[in-house]
Amino acid sequence: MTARRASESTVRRLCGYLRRLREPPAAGRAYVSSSELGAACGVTAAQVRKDLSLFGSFGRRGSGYPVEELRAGLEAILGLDRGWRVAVVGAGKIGGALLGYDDLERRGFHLVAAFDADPAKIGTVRHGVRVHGMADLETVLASADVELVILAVPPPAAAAVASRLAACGIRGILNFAPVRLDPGPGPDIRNVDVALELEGLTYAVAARSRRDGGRG
Amino acid sequence: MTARRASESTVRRLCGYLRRLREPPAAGRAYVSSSELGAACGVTAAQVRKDLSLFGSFGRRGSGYPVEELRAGLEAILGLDRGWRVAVVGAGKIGGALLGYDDLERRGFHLVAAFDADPAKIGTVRHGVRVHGMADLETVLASADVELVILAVPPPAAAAVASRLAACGIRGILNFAPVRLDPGPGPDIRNVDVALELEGLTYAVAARSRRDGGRG
DNA sequence: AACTGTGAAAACTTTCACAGCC
DNA sequence: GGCTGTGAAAGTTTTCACAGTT
Repeated sequence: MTARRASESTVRRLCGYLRRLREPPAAGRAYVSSSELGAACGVTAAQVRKDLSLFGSFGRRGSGYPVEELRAGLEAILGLDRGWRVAVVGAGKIGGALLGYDDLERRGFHLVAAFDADPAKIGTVRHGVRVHGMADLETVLASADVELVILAVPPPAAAAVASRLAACGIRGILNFAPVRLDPGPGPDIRNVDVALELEGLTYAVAARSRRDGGRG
Repeated sequence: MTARRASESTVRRLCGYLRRLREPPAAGRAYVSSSELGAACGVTAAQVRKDLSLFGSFGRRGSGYPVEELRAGLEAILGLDRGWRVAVVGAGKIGGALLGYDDLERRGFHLVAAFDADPAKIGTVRHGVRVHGMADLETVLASADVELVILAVPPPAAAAVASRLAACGIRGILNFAPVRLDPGPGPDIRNVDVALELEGLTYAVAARSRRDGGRG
């Protein structure tokens, strides 16, 4: 595999292409063109070709990209040719909701353990996943062979938990706490901040109102 | 206000600056420098100055940016100098969790109504918010003066609900369904896809393993 | 004829470096 | 001396346009 480094936006788009290839109407067809795939993802055909060409030549001139082959190629590039074992740390509102969120399982992310500081939750089972105490974090993560963690603890606790996760070799953290984490060179980190996304919307709405004059 | 158009990444950073200005240690101090603010947000000082200069001159040469003034300026730019009335459509796992998620209220987003298709949920009250049936969507949104919607319905229903929201004048939609929405020129749309974020992590992890040779 | 792969051009974003001000 | 505001430079991403392949 010709693995060059792809920018974050390229990776996002690759994930989008893969999703379209996995479901109808692309799935089941033999070939798909860059313009079809682009239209389905809201991206130009040239962008699709450039993105894919970063990793090699997947297409056939004249016919397009063979769907199955491209799907398999993207899965290998993105590391999605296998399942991933995931733990949820912090089984409150958001963490608890994700435990029962089918879409994760469907897309290859197996939730195998949960953790919470609240004694009332420890030992309970939520959607088939056992909730452990924070004291058992390192041992359970190791014995369950967890690679990725969804971090959904309260903001003040996030940094400390993140460094414990870094110390025990977790490869990636998806952080829902609205704080900036930086536990060094170990795990990759991505942040999801719902309020921040809403703020992006309010900017757009406010800017539009200003443009339209007064209150649109 | 000198309202030029800012790119999406600029807006994200502006939201980050504002968050730092609202909480200690910046809050309470008289001035903050671009390098301090940048360090707190993981951004260079030059980037901070460029971002802010897009909207005017907030700083004082020699001393930095007056915290209160800059905070007020950013709030006006981002449309965060007032509260926003938000509804949650789809009170399942994710939608239900967001109803009880304090961070939204704390950052000025007032959850004033919820909607669900499940008759068992209609009429119930979750975290102080009444759940309405989908039939009442337009009337309740209008009477509750809702401007933004968090859309958390199952993927097959998302597109249809989004066009109803567009038709009744909703200004912004935060979509949690893993599908691409395009309800035309009405509302601004942003997407949050938890599995997609995890996929971004698996790419980074897989790429690192490849670089390190075999399995890191 | 249809469509990819890719250099070159254009557009955009970030960093640099320094004049200007407090 | 310290720090902003900003043009110019460097770097990055996207689009264009077309040669090359089936």
